[in-house]
Amino acid sequence: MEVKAKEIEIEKASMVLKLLGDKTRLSMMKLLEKNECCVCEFVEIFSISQSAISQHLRKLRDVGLVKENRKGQWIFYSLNKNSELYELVLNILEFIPSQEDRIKKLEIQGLRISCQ
Amino acid sequence: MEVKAKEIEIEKASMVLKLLGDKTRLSMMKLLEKNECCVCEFVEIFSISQSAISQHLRKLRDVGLVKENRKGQWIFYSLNKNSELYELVLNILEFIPSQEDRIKKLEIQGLRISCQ
DNA sequence: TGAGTATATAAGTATATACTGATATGCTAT
DNA sequence: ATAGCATATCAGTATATACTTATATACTCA
Repeated sequence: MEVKAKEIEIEKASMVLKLLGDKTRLSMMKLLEKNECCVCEFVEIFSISQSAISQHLRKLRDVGLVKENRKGQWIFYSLNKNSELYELVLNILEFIPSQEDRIKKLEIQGLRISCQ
Repeated sequence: MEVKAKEIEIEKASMVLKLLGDKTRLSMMKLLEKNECCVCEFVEIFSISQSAISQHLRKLRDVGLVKENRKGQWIFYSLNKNSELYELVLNILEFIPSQEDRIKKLEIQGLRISCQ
């Protein structure tokens, strides 16, 4: 039996799609699908200013797509699995090629932040 | 067994998501999921200028999301099922509430174009 | 406490986008 | 041919967006 997707009102859906319709944010979301990342890692990965990264993350957080989790001086971002939009997001991310090589590169450079 | 979604390079994917990230275009695509529609119908439905509708359709056509089919003086648009993006689009449209009431309204007003 | 690091916000700018009105193009039918 | 309708394109405009630099805030650790 087909399971029907949970519908999302069109204003909200278009807003989310517009957010994902930016290459940087879409890559961030794909990375967050499998990893927790902090702002400085994104700065390293995307080679844009820390300010720009912060602004992208704020937009994603404002609609509840990601959540933050402070660990000491770092703030780690991850996908918000409780969002009503999570199913839609996962569906879309399935079509996006893995970005794990970018994380690997960070690890090789010794720039991966990990604090447990 | 899980069937893996066909991956789409991230530049292309973000471009498509940006296109769908507009309320008018997203509604158009949802309508086209179940109907062929011509420009003048969209003008009626969305109450924006014919020029604006035409420009939206051109953007959707330029990336191959829709195709056109001239019938006499009308040009009917429909989803391009041969697009590599079709699967992604269908996946997304599943989350969008039906817009069929807008077509019904046209029919009631006698404004639905149909030529066979 | 104060220096150093991580992140957020403010202000400004260049570009992209969605729209309008005017005009061009293409088809139909008299 | 030409009038009439459907659609596309052009030109212009107002707003949104993505970025930068500068500054503020929050935390850590000596």
